[in-house]
Amino acid sequence: MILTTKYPYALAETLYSGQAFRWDPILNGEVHEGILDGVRVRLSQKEDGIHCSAGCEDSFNEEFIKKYLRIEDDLSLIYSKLSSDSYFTIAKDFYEGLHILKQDPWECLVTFICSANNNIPRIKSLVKGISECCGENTKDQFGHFYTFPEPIAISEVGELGLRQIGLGFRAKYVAKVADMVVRNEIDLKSFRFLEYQEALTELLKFPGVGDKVANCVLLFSMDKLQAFPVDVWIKRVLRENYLNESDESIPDTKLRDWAQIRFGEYAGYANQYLFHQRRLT
DNA sequence: ATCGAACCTCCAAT
DNA sequence: AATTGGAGGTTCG
Repeated sequence: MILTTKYPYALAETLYSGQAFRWDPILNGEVHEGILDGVRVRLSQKEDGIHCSAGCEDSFNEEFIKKYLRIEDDLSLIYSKLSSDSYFTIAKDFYEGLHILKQDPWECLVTFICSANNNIPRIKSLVKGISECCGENTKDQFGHFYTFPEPIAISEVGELGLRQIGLGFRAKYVAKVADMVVRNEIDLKSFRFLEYQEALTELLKFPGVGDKVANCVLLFSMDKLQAFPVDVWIKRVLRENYLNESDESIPDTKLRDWAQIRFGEYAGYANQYLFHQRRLT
């Protein structure tokens, strides 16, 4: 199956820009393999579009992958709305076609709780560990792989099990969050339908979820393109390009407010480009 | 309200 | 070879 794109799509940049952590290059890096909705998917970018194949063809759905890749986001509109910002424009020229992904909220939530005080290789290894420990061992035409576990499976493994995997102090957060979802104390699936501020408030009720992680989940899995995660890299960007050197001590939430006013409804896209640009230089 | 320290673990840099 | 510091943050005092 070949996906044609109306706008430029920087596939590798998008998959490895630190928003998703279960993609790996295979076959000399020409092909990217990941697991979506319990199905192993292989993607590669060619002249005529993005080639997709699945380990299990009958459970494979073109619409699903288009949604995941947000292939229909109107990049010209987004770029034009952000074009007055010269730093964004520089980043855009470097990474034209970089997209935000639309991931599964549950997986995204767990992943970004794991991201706290961690680097990317470690986040990847933790997500892999969680999948191998609690996920379903599944077989397809390419061989065996593990799905990302449902809340109940993580809940059963518990804090101690998660510590064994190496989650450290994050183990109790992930275990508690899994419990809360299993007990239906919080209906994560419904957050997508809430307004940004309301969904943010709800996400902050989870232990291990602060403003940064919540904004990542909102941006990368709940269609809230105005979400603006403030992490160390974005702080560097803001400090170096927009603020006075002296304003070291502005709280993260204030920085977020400021950025959301400046960049508007597509602040999250601005965030991703600025983040990517700063991280790779 | 606001601010610093502590937190698990793994590595890379002394 | 052992020790320290830091990594896409959050919580607790």
